[in-house]
This record gives sequence, structure tokens and C-alpha cells, in this order.
Amino acid sequence: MRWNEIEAIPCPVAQAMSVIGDAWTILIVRDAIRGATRFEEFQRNTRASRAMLSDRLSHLVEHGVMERVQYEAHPPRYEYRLTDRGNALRPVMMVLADWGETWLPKKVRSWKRRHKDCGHNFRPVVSCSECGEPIEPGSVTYDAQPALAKA
Amino acid sequence: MRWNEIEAIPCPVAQAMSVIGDAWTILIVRDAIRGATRFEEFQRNTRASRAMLSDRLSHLVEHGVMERVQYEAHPPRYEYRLTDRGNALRPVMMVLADWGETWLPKKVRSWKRRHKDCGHNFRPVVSCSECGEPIEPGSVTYDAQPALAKA
DNA sequence: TCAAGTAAGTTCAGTTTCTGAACTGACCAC
DNA sequence: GTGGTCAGTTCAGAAACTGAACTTACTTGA
Repeated sequence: MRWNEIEAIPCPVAQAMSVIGDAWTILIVRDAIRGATRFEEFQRNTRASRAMLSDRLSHLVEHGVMERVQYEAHPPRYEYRLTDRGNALRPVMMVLADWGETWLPKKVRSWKRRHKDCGHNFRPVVSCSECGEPIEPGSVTYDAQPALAKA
Repeated sequence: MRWNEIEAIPCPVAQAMSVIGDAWTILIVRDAIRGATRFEEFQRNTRASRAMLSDRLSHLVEHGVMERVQYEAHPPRYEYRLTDRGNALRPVMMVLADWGETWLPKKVRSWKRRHKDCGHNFRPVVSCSECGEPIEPGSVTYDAQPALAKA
């Protein structure tokens, strides 16, 4: 199975992977969340090759995660901004970064996240939409099998 | 920059990507969370090539996300189980799947997650470790710049 | 007025990685 | 004793990625 066939798998994780399923893409989204908008900026931060970056940005635009906006007419210059769909990845990135900080501790400076509403530096906690309690490991069961190929 | 050089970037997201930064790996972890343990099982579900799968499983074992356990001596047979580090990816996968369900709605059956503690089907909500409130879009600021290359 | 710099890319040869299919080896089931 | 299962490995051909150079259209400085 090829990369671009992942899209066909009827599972939300596979769907997500078809859009943001490689390391460069994730790093681009990370930078966008931190405020990057320009091609050169993404290139300096991610260190991906220009061809790669061009390809991945187009992919993100195609899938509605970012939009390409002209910010200067002469010469034509474009920047990339997160759409609503892209901004909805913020919690995903927070939880992912938290996993990295907690489980791959390499003396890497953490992202210092501050919650404006309460003013504190915080860690993202995943909790239950119904009872509000944090989800404990092992406290989740799954009903249906998604994406199990028949073959 | 090459795939395996991502590990050198001093940023928790890049660190995470160096371990689980490709679509197949994520699909393997997804299956493991849903209960898969055997090579053939991962192969049927992910549809990755056998060489790819073999490679990615080794990578996950190397990085302590899964462990390879012999469950039969004659003939030797192994299975793959999530370690603590791997189980800590459950919230990440929940939030990722939730993004896919919400923002890439393709009539894909969702994962029906049930919270054992309260008995309800739920959605994962990311909230603040300090005040307990759900994180609203735009309510987070970042202090330090991580992983911005000096060029 | 000319050179250098910036920005957002594209092009291309060479390299690396991945795919698909077949193959292996040790068993079991009929 | 033919076929099936399981956990892989091997390999040729195909696809993807890298690094470097190139392009277009300005602006800045000397």
C-alpha cells in the first residue's frame, strides 16, 4: 500500500495520517502554531529541503489545514496561515509535545505553555467530555473495530 | 536533512517524531492500542509491506514503545506489546482520532470510546492541569522559542 | 548603476527508501 | 504429504527525497 492510499482506510486515525502523516508536515504545523507563516521561515526551522517543503505546504493547503495568502503584490509573495481545521490541531500538538517531554526526556527545553484564562504554565490533560474527570490509563474501552481489512 | 537526523532537533515534538513520525508507525500503534499483538495481525490491518512492518516494529522496540515477547518456543513466535511509554500514547491517539472525526468527516465509523469510570461514550477534551478548564482555541501563549535553527 | 540580498519557489541528477512478490523454516491439521 | 500459519528475510524495480543550482521580481546600499 502506498502513502496516498491511506486516505482510503475508513478510520479517523488513518484519515488524519493521510493529511498530517509525516514528520515534516508535523514540524511545519508545529512552527505554524508557534507563529511561523513564511516559506523561508519554515525552511530555516524545519531544515527540510525546499522541494519537500513546497510539496508539503501544498498538501496542507489542498487539505484545508493551511491557506496560502498573498501578502504582497509586487513581487508576488505568499504566506501560509492555519485555517480553523489547522488550528484544531493545537490540542493534538500539545498532547504530542507533552508525550515527548515526559517520555523522551533528553534535556530538551520544553514548550512553556501558559493558559491565558488562569495565568499559569500548564500541562495538557486529556479528560472525559461526559464526567470531566481525567482519563486514567486503562479506563477506556472500545466498542467497534475500525479499519480492520477483510482481505 | 534526513529522517534520522530529526532526533537531533532539541524540541519535544521533533523528539516524538523521531520515534513515531510516520504514518505506518502511527497505524501500528493504533492497532496495538486496539489490542493487536501479532505480526500478521498488524500486517492485515495496516496493509504495510512486510519489510516496512518489520522495520517499523524494530524501531518501536528500539525506542521502548513496544516490547517483543516470545510467546511460543517451538517454533519461536513473538508478539509485540505496548510498554508504559507506548501506553502513554493512548491520549495522543484519542486526541488525534478526535481531530480526524471532527475535521475530516468522511462517513467513517468513529471509534466508540467508553469511559469505564463513568460509563459513558465520550470525546477526549484537552484541559488545563492547573485550573481544570478546557483549553479554548487561542487561550495558550508560548514563552520560549524551541528548535529555531540558527542557520 | 551595479552588486548583493530577500522571498518563494522550480528543476534535476544522484541517492535512499519502499513495494510487491517470492522465499524460508519450523511447526500443526487433516 | 499437501496445505496452512506465523514471523520474518531477500531482492529487483519503482517511488520519493536531497542538495545544489537556478529563476523571477523586487529592494537596499555604496
